Amino acid sequence: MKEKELRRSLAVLPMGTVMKLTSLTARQIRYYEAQNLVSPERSDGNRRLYSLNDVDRLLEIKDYLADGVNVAGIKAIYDQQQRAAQAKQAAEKQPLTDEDVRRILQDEFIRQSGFSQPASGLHQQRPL
DNA sequence: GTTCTGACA
DNA sequence: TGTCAGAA
Repeated sequence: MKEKELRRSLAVLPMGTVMKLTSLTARQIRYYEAQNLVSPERSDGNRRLYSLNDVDRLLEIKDYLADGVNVAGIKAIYDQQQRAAQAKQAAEKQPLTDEDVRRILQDEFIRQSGFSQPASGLHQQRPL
């Protein structure tokens, strides 16, 4: 079903629509973009155009925020998901054992399970 | 009428 | 984050 994925990636939704779909303010949506959490396309007159995937992403971000994950944490999660995806691709091409892949994915899981909002001044940092 | 960027009582 | 200004 690559056809469907292609449609979900088509950027055709203007700000107003995304605002209604996500219940987020334009301010927030633009802020998340500034934090590289979403990458809408641009078109006529420099207007942002979002795809269905972008909307899902925004909804996901909203959920993470509601669960107490801060923007930095979400950014880290997506960064690591990207790294994990790359590692997975590399594993499919090169002679990596199932054991290696398992180790990598589990490592990502462990890292992601520790990002919550610093409620009492206890910030979380971890070198990538 | 809608969206964009930059700025801040 | 909200919101206002000035431009597109």
